[in-house]
Amino acid sequence: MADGPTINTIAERAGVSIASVSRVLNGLPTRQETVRKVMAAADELGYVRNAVARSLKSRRTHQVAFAMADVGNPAYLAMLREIQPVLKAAGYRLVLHSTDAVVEDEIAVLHSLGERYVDGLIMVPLRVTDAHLQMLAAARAPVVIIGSVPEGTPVDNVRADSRTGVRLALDHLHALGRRRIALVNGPLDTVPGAARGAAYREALGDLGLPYDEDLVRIGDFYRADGARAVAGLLAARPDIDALMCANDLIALGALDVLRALGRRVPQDVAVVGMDDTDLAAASWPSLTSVSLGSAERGKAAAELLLERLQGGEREPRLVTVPPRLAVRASTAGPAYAGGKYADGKDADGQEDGA
Amino acid sequence: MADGPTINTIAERAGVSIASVSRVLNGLPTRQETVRKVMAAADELGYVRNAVARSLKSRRTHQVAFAMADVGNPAYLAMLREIQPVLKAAGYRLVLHSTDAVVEDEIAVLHSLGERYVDGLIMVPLRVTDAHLQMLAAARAPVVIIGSVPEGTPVDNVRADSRTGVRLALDHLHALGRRRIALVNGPLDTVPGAARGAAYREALGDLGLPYDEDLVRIGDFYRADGARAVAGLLAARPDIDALMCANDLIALGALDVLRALGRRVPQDVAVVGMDDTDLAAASWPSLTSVSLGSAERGKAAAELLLERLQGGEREPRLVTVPPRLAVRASTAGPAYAGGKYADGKDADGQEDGA
DNA sequence: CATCCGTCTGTAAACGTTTACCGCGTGGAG
DNA sequence: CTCCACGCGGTAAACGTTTACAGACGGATG
Repeated sequence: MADGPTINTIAERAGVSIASVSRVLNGLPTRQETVRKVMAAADELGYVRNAVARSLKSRRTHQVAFAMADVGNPAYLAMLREIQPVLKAAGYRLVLHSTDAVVEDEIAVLHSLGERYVDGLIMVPLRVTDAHLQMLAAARAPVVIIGSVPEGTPVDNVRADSRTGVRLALDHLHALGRRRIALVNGPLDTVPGAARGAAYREALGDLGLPYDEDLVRIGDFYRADGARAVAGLLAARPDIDALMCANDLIALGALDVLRALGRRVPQDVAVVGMDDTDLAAASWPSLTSVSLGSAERGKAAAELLLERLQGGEREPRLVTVPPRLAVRASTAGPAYAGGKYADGKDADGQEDGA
Repeated sequence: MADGPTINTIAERAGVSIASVSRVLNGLPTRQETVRKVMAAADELGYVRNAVARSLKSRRTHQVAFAMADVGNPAYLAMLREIQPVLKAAGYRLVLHSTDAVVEDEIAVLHSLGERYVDGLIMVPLRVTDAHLQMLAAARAPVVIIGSVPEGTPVDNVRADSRTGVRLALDHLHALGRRRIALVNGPLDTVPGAARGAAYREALGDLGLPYDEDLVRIGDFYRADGARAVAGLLAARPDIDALMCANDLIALGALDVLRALGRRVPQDVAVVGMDDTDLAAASWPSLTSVSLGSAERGKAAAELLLERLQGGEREPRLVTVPPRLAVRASTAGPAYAGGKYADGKDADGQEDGA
């Protein structure tokens, strides 16, 4: 790992100046003979351009950061999956930041923009605090926020619309003839929990159905919580005929309990999840789920950022991604709707010892 | 976004030289008075150190790259989940490369090490070609390969052991009294496919069971392929009492078909998957699966790389991660074994518009 | 009072590029 | 034959740090 060749080494060997070497390597107009000599020297030496020096001079790193709470979370993953190819195609590298759901870490990421190791940032904040807004206003590089940001904040913004999402689900259930639709929600002090609770109430109203507090249960956003909540719900109100769950894990918990109690899905109780993760298609019965368009939001965010990186100044933009209902067996019968991992490789795909 | 302050700005304002500023910022011994002045100036100016310039001089970027075929693949994701925190704790940023299963892209990543935008690389190659070995021998930064690399290659190496994994599964099935155990494999020209096929045959031998070609089916590594293969298998050999599937998706396909045919799982047919992805716990019945330790491999790789980055030269090391059998309902009865996403947040967890 | 030592700080070079500027040589026009 | 224009290529500065080196200063020591 001795020191590699630099343009100086090449210049010496080719008998030209470093300026010429640089020009040749950058494809600037140069005499054929010089080009030949430089190229030959570069090849022989196995020269590779030093990206750091280049970045220092050009003030561009060709790197973009993506910051979210948790790499393991399917929703973020779906975004990442779309963001990555868009950036790659444009010649940008992706730097991943996982903030582990710590707000200070988010602020730290925003702060680190000043270090100029990236040209831009896509961030999915947990919550947008005053500290966020302050840092965003002073940001030293373009930022795209996936989530909601107050009007006037000088960043591009990509939003989901869970209100419409909940409405899609309830309309669907209503159309199937369900009238006693319960909500299994997550904590109300989270942004998604609050939004979904409100949307549920509103959509019921629009459908002419009464809002009944007994039909709403709050737990955490996990499978066991869903199971617990639904068990309680069914004990109290055995007559419910549909469950709207605030995410897919809760819905899986619901399926567990329904199965244990011998309630048929969807005949006796229809179940709808939310987020449309891979788990929804994998479960049995496969789970009808509201997609909030994580993938689309990721893609939109990446495109907005690129635009700003390449195009320069423009007004901050707001993009809202519409939700979509993925109808599967848990509401609409027993048909298997197909997998989702289908992208051409072993779900393992690594080399393998021994 | 005007040009931010540099150490020159600070030096001027504090009335000292840039050398002093640098020393203060790096915590080198300095007179209290100077420290005070510099700190004050830095604070007032909102100074943030330029990471690029720093890297150029120090020849360290504090970035590490992780390259694999596909961000969406659960196995790679499991690695990423472990790699990220290890690097973060050590002060390294993570640059993500997805090669989309194109070998040329892998070579390109190896080549780009010469650009020195990262201090090291963790790579999961699809296949190790001569080109790989050549680039690895000439690599300008430490590399850890997850997969198998010929002895003598000057890189650290982390391996799975699917042979033992298959054996664990077959032992388990055998102990449960199963004797007609079929294999639903992926293509034999893939590394995992070949390894698993051979391991199956060997393990059968050791158990004193005959190897029967009729009991082996080859398809692709997806759910639909699994379903197709198992349908054929059951038509030809209705007497089989266990299915060893080469990954979880295939196993899900198997479950689909068994359910459709009215075969009970596990009473009539026991099913084992491989990779132990989140889908295994989510399916119904939950799926017994062989974990090849993706998470552990990721962690080990990250630790090996850090060691080399911080410690310096040493002999290349080989770490083999033992497989583990996650026993669930598809072989051992109907109990629900609990979810896997349990890490404290909504499986969605984003802000939300409207 | 001269000397020495130690602490602190400033000057300048270096990391590897890109690029503004200038000078040289050639060829064509007058 | 002279002059000019123009195409190339070289010199040097710049990007923002870190750091080797040496100088300045103050206090202690002989």
